Amino acid sequence: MEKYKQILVDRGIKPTYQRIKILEYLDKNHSHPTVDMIYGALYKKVPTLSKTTVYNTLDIFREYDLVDVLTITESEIRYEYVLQPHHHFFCKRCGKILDLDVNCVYQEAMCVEGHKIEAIHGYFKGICSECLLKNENVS
Amino acid sequence: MEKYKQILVDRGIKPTYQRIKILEYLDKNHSHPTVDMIYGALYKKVPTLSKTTVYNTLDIFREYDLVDVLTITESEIRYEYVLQPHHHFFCKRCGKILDLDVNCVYQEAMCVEGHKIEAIHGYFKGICSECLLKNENVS
DNA sequence: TTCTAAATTAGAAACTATTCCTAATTCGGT
DNA sequence: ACCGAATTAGGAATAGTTTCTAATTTAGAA
Repeated sequence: MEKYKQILVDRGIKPTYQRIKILEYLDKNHSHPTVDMIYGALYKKVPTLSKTTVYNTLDIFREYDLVDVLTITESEIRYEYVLQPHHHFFCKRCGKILDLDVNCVYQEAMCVEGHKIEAIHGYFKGICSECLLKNENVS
Repeated sequence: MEKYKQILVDRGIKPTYQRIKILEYLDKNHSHPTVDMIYGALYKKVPTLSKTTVYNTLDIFREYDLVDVLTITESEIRYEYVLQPHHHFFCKRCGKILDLDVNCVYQEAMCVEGHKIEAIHGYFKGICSECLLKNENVS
């Protein structure tokens, strides 16, 4: 609790209860949650919480580079607490999003083909190792 | 017209007028259009066209690997006629999506960290060269 | 060419993620 | 404790997409 409050204060973000709880959730759950997942997990503990607040909070976290936004799936936006730059794997079977310890040649580059790079997203899609194992048992 | 009809027939897709027109549009416009862009461009020439048909058609084209889906922007899906594998650049200023002649070390790989790869998406975001030039004149 | 069954299309309605709006609440400094 | 400013909650609005159903079109058989 204090840890997350401190992180917010250090960045100059007012440490409201809702923001602290959302930040804590993101730090403890590396599942690249959607707004619904965050809301669903927290509204029991923070009964007055509204989805608007989750949206507002994530917008602020984005602005202050506390979270990254993933557009790896087609229907909703996913969020993750900013760590080292890394790529992602989306499993078409179970829907999980996994962090990959893979990085891009351009990670440190300032530009590609004359365009100024501000962010890089590497999305791999397919079947995750866990689902591949399950598949073996079936077929 | 005949060219696109042939492409559809070759793949085993019934070459309806709407499908031919949508395929032609995708081939001639490498702007990674949204459904709205496709609909907006075609409904003048194909007055009875409905958005549902655009959605249906793109779903079929996807199924038959005629188009790729891009989730590079946050609010809508974009489509492109399948060409060589390549990465994309999204300009935060003008909103354009550009093809990059950049490819990934994993492009030919079957898997990463035990996960089976079926598709790779490389999205770069920042300011495109054209906008950078405009900026120079301003500041 | 005509007929028929199956596939496709159009348009409206439904759905869902996100944004917008406004009043009530909370926050931090005084 | 008080006050102005920031934040929050919740409902309404919006936009992209999907679903539903009837009408139309298609391709193949007669």
